[in-house]
Amino acid sequence: MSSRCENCIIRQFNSLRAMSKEELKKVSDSKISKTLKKGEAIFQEGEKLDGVFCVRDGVSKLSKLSENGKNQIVRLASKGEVMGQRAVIAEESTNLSAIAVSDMEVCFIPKEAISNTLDTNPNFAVEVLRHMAHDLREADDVIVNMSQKTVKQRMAEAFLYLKKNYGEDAEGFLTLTLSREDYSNVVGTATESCIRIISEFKKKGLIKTSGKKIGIADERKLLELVEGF
Amino acid sequence: MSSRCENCIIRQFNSLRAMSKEELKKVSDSKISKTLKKGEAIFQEGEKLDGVFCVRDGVSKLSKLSENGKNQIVRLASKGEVMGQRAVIAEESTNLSAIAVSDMEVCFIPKEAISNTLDTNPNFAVEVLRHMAHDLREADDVIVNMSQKTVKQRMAEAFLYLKKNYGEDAEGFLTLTLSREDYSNVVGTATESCIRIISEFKKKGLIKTSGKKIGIADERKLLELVEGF
DNA sequence: CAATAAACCTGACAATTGTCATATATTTAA
DNA sequence: TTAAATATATGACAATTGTCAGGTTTATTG
Repeated sequence: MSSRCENCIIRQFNSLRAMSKEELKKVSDSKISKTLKKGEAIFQEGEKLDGVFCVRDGVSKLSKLSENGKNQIVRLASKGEVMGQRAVIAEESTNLSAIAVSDMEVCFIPKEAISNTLDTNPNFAVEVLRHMAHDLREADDVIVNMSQKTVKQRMAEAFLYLKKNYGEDAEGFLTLTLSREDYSNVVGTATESCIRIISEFKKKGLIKTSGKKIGIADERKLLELVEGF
Repeated sequence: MSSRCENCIIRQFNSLRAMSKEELKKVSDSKISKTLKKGEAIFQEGEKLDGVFCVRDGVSKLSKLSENGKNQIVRLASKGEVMGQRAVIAEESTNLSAIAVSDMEVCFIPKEAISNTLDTNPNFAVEVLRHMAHDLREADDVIVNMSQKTVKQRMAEAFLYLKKNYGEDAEGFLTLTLSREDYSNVVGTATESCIRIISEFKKKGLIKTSGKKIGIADERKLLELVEGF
């Protein structure tokens, strides 16, 4: 029980901020903090979740396996985001797997603490609703991107997205390092195609690489590529 | 003001059923019924919506235009479904356009009637949340399909989906008739590719056509195709 | 540190899908 | 009813993307 939710800064970023002090206390008393190493699973597609996971640190990929054995990363979750909400609210088993792409710290919050508050505190419910509405919009955008943009455009978009959301280090490399396979699972392509495009972008001076690390070298041109020039 | 919401059967299918009698009365007093002809727009991408639209009859496509001029149909909405919820809740302009694909009857419900209830009736909020959670799951599934299935598989899936959700007429043709272009916008492909696949499916005895109408001839084989055989 | 495993990379080729051109059928409206 | 507009259809070809096969590099572990 590392710390109290009441004092957790992370809370500012998610719907927990709409909870009353008493509600928050309950959450705090029932939560379980967990540490995960890169590669470890938080939950697997098809599992019934007894609660949600609040990300305190690190990044997780939310992905889905398809019949043919391919994996699609549907979104990434980081600091402040709550995973498993959808399944808990819909009272279904989860449709996605959550796997750490960097070392992580998460808090498990039993569903009772959530659903009781949902039923009694409209502010909280509305706040959760807003977040879900946001996720839905993003999902719609992904659908459109998937069907209408080329693999190259989606790769370019992925790099820009990672820079925008996770930033870059002192040498200009993306803070969040994904494997080539993860990239291919984000943009929905074969790993070889993904690698080829990385090589091409590098050759054209759009990005730079250093081992697994990737940095954005020419943001302007990447943007133009996404827009279709 | 054709009829009272209290007596509307449609309500059973959506979150309005969680409203109290008084709340429902308010909705009923402020709602506006509209009739739309096939092809007419209910709202356009980017508009600010002053309320939501409850579908009483007919079907609407919710789609998004991309920079290159292509249109992606993200989902279809029919009897009982509420359109525009996401935008009203997130207090954003809508990310999708809604266009009638058959003659329609819809009720416009001003957002005040909705948001007041959201803020005070947790049951209603939770009910809306459940619906949104459902939509989000479906959106996730579409993302995976888009990135991992071939155009043929997605076409096959579209036919099965239409049969399952809208049924077929006495001669075995799908009740909901979409243009070839609509089909191509659903599966995310070029209209020509879509037409070619329809021809191929027909030749192979998977479907039958009569003008614009399409009927499922061999459901088993279509299913196998979707699963990847 | 060497051995092994895993990740990354590239070439060659095949399959899928998109584009353009053009023809035919169907619907709509004058 | 006929003319115009729109939707459907097909061929030829190009571009994109996937697959398989083989490398090299990088990371992991005994």
